[in-house]
This record gives sequence, structure tokens and C-alpha cells, in this order.
Amino acid sequence: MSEMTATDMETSGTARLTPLSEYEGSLSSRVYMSLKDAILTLAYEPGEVLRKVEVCDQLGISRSPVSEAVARLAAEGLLRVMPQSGTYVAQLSMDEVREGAFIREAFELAAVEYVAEIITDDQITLLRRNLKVQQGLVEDQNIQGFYKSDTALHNLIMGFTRFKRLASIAETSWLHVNRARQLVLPNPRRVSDTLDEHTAIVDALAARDPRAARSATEFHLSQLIRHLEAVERDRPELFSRS
Amino acid sequence: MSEMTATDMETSGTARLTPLSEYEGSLSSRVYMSLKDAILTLAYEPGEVLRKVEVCDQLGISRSPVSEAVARLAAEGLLRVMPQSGTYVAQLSMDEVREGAFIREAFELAAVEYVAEIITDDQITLLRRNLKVQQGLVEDQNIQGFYKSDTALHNLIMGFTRFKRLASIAETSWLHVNRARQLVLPNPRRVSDTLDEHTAIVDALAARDPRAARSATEFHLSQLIRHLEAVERDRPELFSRS
DNA sequence: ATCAGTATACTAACATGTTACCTTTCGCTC
DNA sequence: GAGCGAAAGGTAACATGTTAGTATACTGAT
Repeated sequence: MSEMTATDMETSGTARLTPLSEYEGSLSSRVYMSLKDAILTLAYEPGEVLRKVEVCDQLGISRSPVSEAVARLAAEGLLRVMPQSGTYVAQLSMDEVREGAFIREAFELAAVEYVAEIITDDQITLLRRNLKVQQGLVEDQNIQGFYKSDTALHNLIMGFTRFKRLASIAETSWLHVNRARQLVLPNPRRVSDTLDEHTAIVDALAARDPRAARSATEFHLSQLIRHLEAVERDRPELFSRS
Repeated sequence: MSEMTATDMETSGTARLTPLSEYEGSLSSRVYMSLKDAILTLAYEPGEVLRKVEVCDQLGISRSPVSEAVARLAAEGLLRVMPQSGTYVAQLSMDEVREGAFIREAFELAAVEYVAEIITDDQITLLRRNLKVQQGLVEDQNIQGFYKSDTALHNLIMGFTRFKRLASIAETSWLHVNRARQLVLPNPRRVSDTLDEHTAIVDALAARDPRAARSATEFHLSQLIRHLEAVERDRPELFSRS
């Protein structure tokens, strides 16, 4: 078998983790965020082994905070821990993606229906402002920015429920969908369609019409899922067989 | 101030945790389950400090598995960790209860609607069998058993979605609701009404009618929430002010 | 008595040492 | 050469030692 040179070993393990100084909070939560970013951007490849000691060395810390971070990521399904054996980066799984989408849909439909009944004028203004930003980003073809603004819109609506845990669970469920989404080229047509769908949702909320808000959201998410299933068809090799 | 005798200190800390031998799995997950049971049954009182070392001593283990269990419980909102200071059992909070109910409702409605479309004859048989058991328990006035069977029915339906995470998130969200429910006396009338509501849900699923299943579930959960709000009215002192 | 400052005791967070289990490999047998 | 079993290496899990931050109790001055 081919042997690794010392140089290979050094380079292969470096610079994949964002330095902890970029984040704030306790050591273990910073490790968590750094690892999570690396996994979601596919800097750690699906299926790859995760060596705790390597992470410790690279970050210059001990095993305790790394273990805690790993435990959290395993609970979210981004890592798979084999007891007494090893830790692996989770494979992409269309099952996980579908489940994430299902949960997200359940939350978002319930949230939007509820929010339509309690939304304030100020909150409607916030939504319209977000849409304006999105419009600008579409015109500038700034797709990266558009995704961010997209996420912000959904979080805004979730936040209006004033439920604290809701948004965080939705985000966790959505992780697997987003990781898969890294693999598809952004499509300008889809982006502008998305803006239209967002506008429809906001209009329904502004009209304080729960049923319209629900069906607009339903349509929006169905388009998204249709899109993701296309990814599975195009790149089946990236997913673990179910 | 009144001083505690040595005897007081000993007895106050004992026998509140179920021995780890009752559970299986890794040490830390057994600690997690033992602590969780104690919190949910209110053996650990809301607001009380949780002394890790006390837990370690009582279970005869070291701090590592306890710390991991505490972290998980804190993530679920059953414990509150004050960094470098102390860990406290979470107060009952009607906000948490409402959020838990909201999430549960979102999940259950989505699940039941989905399951109505894919349910098999075997699965319908399982549901009917569960109903039969419930009927027997109602007749025997076995309310404890009825609650268990109730939970089993909901889990059964969740399981039919074949989504793995769904049931576990729903259960976690439901924890706060259940903890509050410990405080209300079981009402025989409500129990038999519940059975009727369950029957309506199962009938709708058996008829493979998503909309009927949805509205039957909606009604069932609305009754439950109405009931919980009555608890808040009757025993407001048990909840942390929002 | 009240308040400021300080010392102390306690805790979670972090570091490090140890154990037990799993996996793979290597040598032995047939 | 194929199949099996022992042994070694590597890992997560667990135990224990250390650090640093927080809250409380104490001291002394006003």
C-alpha cells in the first residue's frame, strides 16, 4: 500500500477548521461551531473518519471540549459515533434530507398560519424590507447573499412566533438539506422564482390571511423539495443507499 | 438559620435517582435517563440546585458521564446551567408548555396527514389493537396504564412515517407538557373522552382520509391544551412568571 | 446599621490519565 | 491458499486532576 509522507500528513489535517477565535462563547461551543461549519461546507467529507486527537492538536486544546462538541453533532446526526471504535462524518442521505424537509414544512406551515393571526405592522415592515434586499440581490446576481437573506426571512417569520426552541429545531432539521444543497449549482431562474414565492408569503401575512399564508408556504416548500429530488437524480453517487 | 443534621443531609440526597442498573446502554446515557425520570416525576423539584458531585456519589461514578447527561438535559431545557456557578432544575414555564404543545401539534398534524396516505392494513390492525387495550384500561380505571397506552398510540403513528428523528423531537418537546401534567389529578371523564378522540383519529386513518385525520387530531390536541390551561389557572404559583 | 472591598468556598469548564472495547492484522493450522 | 485465532494498536468512554469564574460571607470603615 502507498505510504503517506510526513508532508502529506501535515497538509491533509490543516486549515480545514476555522480558528476558534472567529467564534465566541465557551471553548466547547466554539469547537462545535467550527466543526459544524467544516462539515456543512463539506470540508470534512461525508463518510470520512474524524480523529479527535487531530482536532485537538489542530486547535491546541484538550479532548474534553472536543468530546462535548462531537456529542452535540452526533445528536444532530452530522456525526456518527461508533462506541469504542471511531467517529465518522455522516453520509449524505436522501432519507435525512426528506425528513428534514418534512419537519421544516410542518414547522413552517404551523408557524406561518399562527403568525398571520398575531403579526404586527412593524413586523410586516421588517418582512417587506427583507424582500427589498432580496430584490436587489437578485438584480445583482448575488446568489450567496440571496441565500443568506432567504434564511433570514424564514428565521424572521419563525421568530415572530416568540417560541424560542422552534427556530433552532427547524434549523437543525434543515442542516442535512443545506449540506446536500452545497452540491447543486445555483440556478438564476430558480432564484427569481423563489423571490416571487417569498413575496406571495409576505403578502399573505400582511393581509393577515392564515390560509393564504399556509398555501403560499406550502407551494414554496414543494418547489424546493422538487428541486432537491432533482439533485438526487443527477448525482445519486453522493448519497448513501437507503 | 436552621442547620441540617448529618442525617438530614444523607436522607435528603438519597433514593431520588433510579439505580443505573434499571437502564441499559452507556453509563452516560443511563445517567441521562435516570436524571430525566427524576426531573419529570418532580422528584427533583423545579428550581432546585442539582449538585453533580451528589449525583456522582449516589450513583458511584465519576463526573464525566454525569456532565454529558447534564449537557443533554440542558439542551432539552430540563436543566439550566449557569457557567462556573451552578446547575438548576428548570422551572415549570407555561411558555415552554405552550411551545411544546405547538411543536407537537405541528408534528402530529403533519404526520397524521401523511400517514393517512401510506398506511398499510397491518398498521391499521396495530392501531385497532392499541385502542382495544385502551378500552380495557379505561374500564379497569387504570389511568397510569392508559397514559402509557396513549403515548404508545401517538408513537405508533409517528413511527409509521418512517422518519427516525421525528418521534424523538416530538417527545422532547412534549417533555415540558408532561412535567406540568404531573400536577393535575387524572380525571376519569377526560380519560373516556380521550379514548373517543383516539378512536376518531384511528377511524380516519383506517379510512385513509388525510383531512379527517387532521381535523380529528386537531380536535384531540385542542382539548388537551384547553385542559392544561386550566392547570395554569388553578395552580399559577407553580409556574415561573413570564 | 450600611455599604464597599476583600477573602473564601464552591462550581462548571477544561486538561490529563486510565480502562475497556472494537477492529484489523498477522501468524498458525489444516 | 483458505479459514481461524491470538495479539496488538487504536478509539471512545470513563476517571481524576487542575483552572478560572461566580457568588456568598466576612471584614472594616463610615
